[in-house]
Amino acid sequence: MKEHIAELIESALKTLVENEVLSPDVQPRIMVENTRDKSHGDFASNVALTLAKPAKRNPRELAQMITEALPESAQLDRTEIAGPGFINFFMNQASTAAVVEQVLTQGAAFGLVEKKSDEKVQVEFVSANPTGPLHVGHGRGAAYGATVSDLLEAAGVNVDREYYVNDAGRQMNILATSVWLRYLEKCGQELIFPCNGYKGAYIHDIAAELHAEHGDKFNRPATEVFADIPDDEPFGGDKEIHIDALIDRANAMLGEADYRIVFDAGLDSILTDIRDDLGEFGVNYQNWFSERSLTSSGDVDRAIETLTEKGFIYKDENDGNLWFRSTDFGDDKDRVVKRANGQTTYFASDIAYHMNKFERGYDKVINIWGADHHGYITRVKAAIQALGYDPERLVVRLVQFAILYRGEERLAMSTRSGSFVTLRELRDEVGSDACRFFYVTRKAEQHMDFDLELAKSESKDNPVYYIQYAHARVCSVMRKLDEAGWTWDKDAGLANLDRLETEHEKDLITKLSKYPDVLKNSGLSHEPHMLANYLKELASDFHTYYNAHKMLIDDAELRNARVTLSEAARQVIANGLQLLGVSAPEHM
RNA sequence: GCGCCCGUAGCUCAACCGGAUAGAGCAACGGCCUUCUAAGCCGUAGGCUGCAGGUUCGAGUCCUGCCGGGCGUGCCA
Repeated sequence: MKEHIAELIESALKTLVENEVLSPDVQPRIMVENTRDKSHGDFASNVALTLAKPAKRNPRELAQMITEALPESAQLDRTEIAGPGFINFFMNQASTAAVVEQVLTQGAAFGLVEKKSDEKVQVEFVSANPTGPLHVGHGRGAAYGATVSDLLEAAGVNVDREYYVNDAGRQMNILATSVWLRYLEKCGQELIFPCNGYKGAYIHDIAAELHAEHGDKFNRPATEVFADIPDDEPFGGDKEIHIDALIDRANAMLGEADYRIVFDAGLDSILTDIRDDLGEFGVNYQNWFSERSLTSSGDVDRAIETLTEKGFIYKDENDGNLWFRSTDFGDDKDRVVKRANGQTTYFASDIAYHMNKFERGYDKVINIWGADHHGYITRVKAAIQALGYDPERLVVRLVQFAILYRGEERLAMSTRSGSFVTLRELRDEVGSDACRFFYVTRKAEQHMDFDLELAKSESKDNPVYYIQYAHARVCSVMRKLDEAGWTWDKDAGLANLDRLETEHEKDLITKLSKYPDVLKNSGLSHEPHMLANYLKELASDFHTYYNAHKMLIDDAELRNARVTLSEAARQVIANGLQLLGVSAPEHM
């Protein structure tokens, strides 16, 4: 519809150019906007304001000339000039009402872009270290990433969702060692658990499973395990040195193969848990990409070689490290990619990972990161550019943390201490639907306070129920219709849409007509909260309408028209909720 | 110190590419169930958009400088 009006204006401007009112070299960007106030019509354009200066005319006068030059349109009722020179467009009722038929004909597909683009986009999100269950901070990234992916798909883009599994590195070794120590306890050993180890209850569970499966196979005397290990922090030592020594000891005493078994027991168990957790949250992936595979496939070495060939890698003779010259691309300092001892850094893996993404043929790669990663953007983009790819093809969206409160008390979240609130606990408390919705109601870059007490005590007031209730109400009307011995005659309803003359009905229809536009903007700008807010407004319009007018009335024409409109509203609510990963119940 | 994000009603947040009188929900107050689900509706009240300048027909939105908050500034992952 906006396009239609833009065409009308364009044609009018052409006429003005022919009449030499406007100079042909003025190339205006024609903007058609939704009006905020319905007294301003359905759509408005500010062309006259923007053209006033180059045309050397006063805006209202110009607006007058433009409206006079507008071609006839079957869909327009009238235009008005208002304020400083806005042109307001009023649609006629028949053309707005046509959206109702469109909704019912297209059903679940209403609002979706029918033509698939050739563009291939990858969205990578969550990617939390598999060292423990997901906590509430990850939940926001999960809900946001999943919804952005679904919205892009709705906009006709081919989307792959990916989870980057950090299954290499020191943290994973700390996890493996933590599992082993708990396992030793299961074997009856007594030991003092390192303060830097993972202390969550899930480590005990993994250790118990390991023991159930392998018996005492990995058992070693605790005295030998801790022999000559430097003191832990509570005993005056350094906790990092202490845990590293224990990792080395675990490797040495178990041998590579058995250490791997313990390591994988932890990794597999946690990864399975994360996968299940996300699955129950309605978040699914096409790929789970292993960091370790980048090393075994040689991609890490190949990435470093490529950068070396291009001259962006140098060796510091003092420390013996290989450095990537990221300062050439605006970074604050150069970054180490390979240590003197031959170990590659996490950053090296990340370079290889992004190289790998582009080699897989993605036109655009969207990374959804926690806000704590923002310092990382520059160096990753630097690496992409150095590899010869356009850094614009990487889009990073930062998601601010959800800060958890229990009443006034701010909850600390630490995976290591095991005192965090998990996503699963949160879902159990407030439900997946409410979580999914709540997480995307705010802009991603906006800080979010999540008060558990409030979420629990006022769960009935959660906006998600408000929207679901509107959906359930329509379903209820349909049931009552049936009980009253009537049937819904859709064709009669569509034929009598002109009977819907009240303001409430017109407002509702207008709201429905905005849905495709909202969907498109929401998806392309990666801002799902726009859709969430729209659904709240749509539900509100419906509730208002429902309370003001009875649908199940004797007048068959009006009854069918109203039920038809309600069905269209239900359909759009269902479509929107579907995209947000929220259910649309028929009963509440 | 430097970099990024944020600052809007008592609280939590909106405001589409700079548009017209800055909007919702919660909390507060007052109404509406004999009637399709009251998890709802209607109404009242609540604002110097952190402060000060600038850009222009027009600024919550863009620019500069302050103030306040968050995060980052590892050869960690």
